[in-house]
Amino acid sequence: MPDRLDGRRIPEATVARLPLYYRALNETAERDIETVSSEQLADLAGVNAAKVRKDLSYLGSYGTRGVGYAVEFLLAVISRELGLTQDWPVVIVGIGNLGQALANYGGFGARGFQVSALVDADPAKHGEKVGGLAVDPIESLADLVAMRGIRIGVIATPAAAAQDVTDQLVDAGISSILNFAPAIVSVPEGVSLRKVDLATELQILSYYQAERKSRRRVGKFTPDVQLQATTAKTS
Amino acid sequence: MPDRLDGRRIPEATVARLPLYYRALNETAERDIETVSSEQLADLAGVNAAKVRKDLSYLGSYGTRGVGYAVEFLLAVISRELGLTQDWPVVIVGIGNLGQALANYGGFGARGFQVSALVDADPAKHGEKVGGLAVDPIESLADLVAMRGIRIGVIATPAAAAQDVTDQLVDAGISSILNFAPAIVSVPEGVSLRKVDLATELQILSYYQAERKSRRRVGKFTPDVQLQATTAKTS
DNA sequence: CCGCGCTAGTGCACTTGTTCACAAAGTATT
DNA sequence: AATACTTTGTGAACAAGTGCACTAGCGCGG
Repeated sequence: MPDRLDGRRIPEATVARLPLYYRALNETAERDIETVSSEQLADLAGVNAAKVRKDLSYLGSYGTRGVGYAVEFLLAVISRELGLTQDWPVVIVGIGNLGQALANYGGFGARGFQVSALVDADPAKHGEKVGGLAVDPIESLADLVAMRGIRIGVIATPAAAAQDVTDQLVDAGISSILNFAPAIVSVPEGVSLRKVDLATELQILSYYQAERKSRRRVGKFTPDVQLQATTAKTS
Repeated sequence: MPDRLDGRRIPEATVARLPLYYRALNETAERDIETVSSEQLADLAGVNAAKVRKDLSYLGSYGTRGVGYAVEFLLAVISRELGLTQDWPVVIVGIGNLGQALANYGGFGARGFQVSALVDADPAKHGEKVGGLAVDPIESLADLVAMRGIRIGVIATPAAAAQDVTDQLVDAGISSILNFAPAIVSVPEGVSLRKVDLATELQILSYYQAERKSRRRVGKFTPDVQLQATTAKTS
């Protein structure tokens, strides 16, 4: 008779931090350390101790008061929770600069993921080997996904192609997508989507950078005359 | 007599969405569309209309009821807010796979940023040209940053080097850092830090992917014997 | 000039996330 | 066995973010 059968819906914010703990714990394990306190873990993960404890408490009561958490045990718990006990095959779509870098990126396979297919729309690239794997035409996406049991797709195409590629991935049966293209794509219910966007990140940094220096507000903003002019209706 | 002189602290969540609006507006402007409603903008940016309106209201009252927002005008407001009216020179540290991809990445300069320096610790890479720019030794970081007025640093090194590089960037006078290395780095007060982490993103996807299939809770977790065994240190 | 239709702006209730602070529960020590 | 010390787990206060639903304001057609 388990307590709280599955009344454990882990908050999104917590899920997003589990990988941090996972990594921190791995590093700790490599140093042959047996137990960590929430405070140590917090330091390693760059958060605060209360948050660590609350986050971990969603997974269950796996700590020992007065001692801390058993590193290996907690690793097992978290990797189970994150679904890292299995290896996830991944397809990368768009083998340009970024796609190639991702395909060659070591840390990819290192943590339970494995680049299992590369596809690109450009026929010139087909057959080319990148990171030991041949580039296939995008038309074969569905077959590759089905045959290799791929569930996760990474989009590294130009922005213009992103939505189209997304649709193809979804049609092919992919249900988790990581989008590197600087474009908003939409997916049907039941498909997870996360995005990584360089330009966005830089612009956010730019905001705070600009804020630090002269951000003197003097009431309403009146745009440059130049820009004001453009506002005039053209039709 | 301006109302709310600078009582406008823009919420973080809003700042993070401004780049989305900015991009959506740019696309809209390219199609020679003069005005957008919050609803249209919401669709383009992948959020909901109420959020758009609330977000934009932090910038001021720049919409027209019954009509919408003037695209060019709003673009000017947002780009001012994001500090995109100037060009930000950027240094990339670590010219491996990812660093090279970033250096060659077009969309970089496209939106107000400009790769102005590349540095790497490996002497073999020094002098090599990547994306039309020579790779310099990391020792010259401070000089480059000072001479080229660089404020933003991008870390594309292996995890092990990340903290060290971060410290050097900070010492060199950088106050905004975008970290691609899979490591937690800490920065002093007054320095902005954002991170982009492939492994983390994939693991989050993995969680939800695993959740969709068999996530049957049956009480407390007892780790696999195998894993339990692995607990023995590998040295 | 009036009224209709449309859309921005916003107060408010609600949800989610964070942090504090303390009781509970363990270890270590004498 | 009792006391001191450490550290988890969590209730509760607080903060941030979201979304509804309504009001205010603008443009346009008659």
